[in-house]
Amino acid sequence: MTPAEIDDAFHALADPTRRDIVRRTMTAQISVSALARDYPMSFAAVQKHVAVLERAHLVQKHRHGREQLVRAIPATIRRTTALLDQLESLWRDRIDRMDAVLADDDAADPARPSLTPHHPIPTRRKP
Amino acid sequence: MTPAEIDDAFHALADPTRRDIVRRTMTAQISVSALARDYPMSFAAVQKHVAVLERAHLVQKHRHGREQLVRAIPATIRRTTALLDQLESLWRDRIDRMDAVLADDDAADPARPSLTPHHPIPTRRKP
DNA sequence: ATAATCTACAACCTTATGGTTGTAGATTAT
DNA sequence: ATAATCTACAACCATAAGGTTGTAGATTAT
Repeated sequence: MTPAEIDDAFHALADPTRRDIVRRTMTAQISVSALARDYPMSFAAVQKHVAVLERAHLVQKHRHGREQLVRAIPATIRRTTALLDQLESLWRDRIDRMDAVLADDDAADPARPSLTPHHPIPTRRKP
Repeated sequence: MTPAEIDDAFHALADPTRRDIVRRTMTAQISVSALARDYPMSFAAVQKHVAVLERAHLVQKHRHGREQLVRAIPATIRRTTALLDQLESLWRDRIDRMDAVLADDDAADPARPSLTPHHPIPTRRKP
C-alpha cells in the first residue's frame, strides 16, 4: 500500500456519506441509483462519492443489466485498519520498552504493576 | 465520537506528513520547530498540519519554555481503529449469517468448510 | 417503436485545503 | 540590553473538493 493509496483510503473515509455507502455495501450489493435515493443530494453527487471510493479501492462496481452494482472490498478496509494498528503498536512498544527499563532497574519486585505514565520516572537505583 | 469528529480524524490522517507527525509523536514529544526541520516545507505549513491533527484530537500540544511540545493521543487512534473494525465486523457478521443459513439448510454435513462466496448461493432444499 | 430508467460525463460555482511570505509577541541565550 | 529562537497569526494564491445542472448513451419495460 503506497502512501498515495493510503491518502486515498483515508480521504475517502473522511466523509459521512461515503462511510455510509461503504457500510451499506459491506453486506449487500446496491446499485448507484438505489444508493442515491437515500441521500439528500443529486444522483451525480452520489456518483462522484462512489468514484472516490472506487479510486481508493474501497468499493467495486460491476454492471448488472442497466444498473451498476456497488459492493465494498473488505480487504482494503482490513489493510487500512492494519495501518492504524501499526501506529497503536508503536505506543505498545514504547510501554514495553519502559517496562523493560523498569524491570532491569527494579527486578527485585516482579509484582509491580505495569503502570507507565507519560513523563519520565525518576529512577531509584539499587544500593 | 460524532460524525464530524470522525471526519476530522480521517481527514487528518489522509496526508503523509501528518501521518508521519503522528507516528513520530507516538513515542516521543517533539517541538513544532523540531518537526518542521524534517519536512520540505515552511514552518508555518507544519504548524498548520499540527493544528489539523490537534483539531482531530490526534495530538496535543503543551508549552515547555518557549517551545511547544507535540505528542500523539493514542486513545483517538484506538477509537478510529475501532470504527474500521466495526466495518469489518459487518463483513464477518454477513459470513456468519450465511453460515447459519447454510447450517440450517444443510445440517447433515457439519464437516462442510465455511466458504462463503460473494454471490448468492442457489439453495438446495432437503427433500 | 416509444417511453422510462440508469448511467456517464462535462461545465460550472463556491468553499476548503495546502502551501507561501511577512509581521509581531514570548522566551531564552549572550 | 541585545540577539537569537520559537511560536502565533494574518494575508494571499493555486488547486482540489463537493455540490449543482444539463446532455447524451444504454438498457429495460410498455
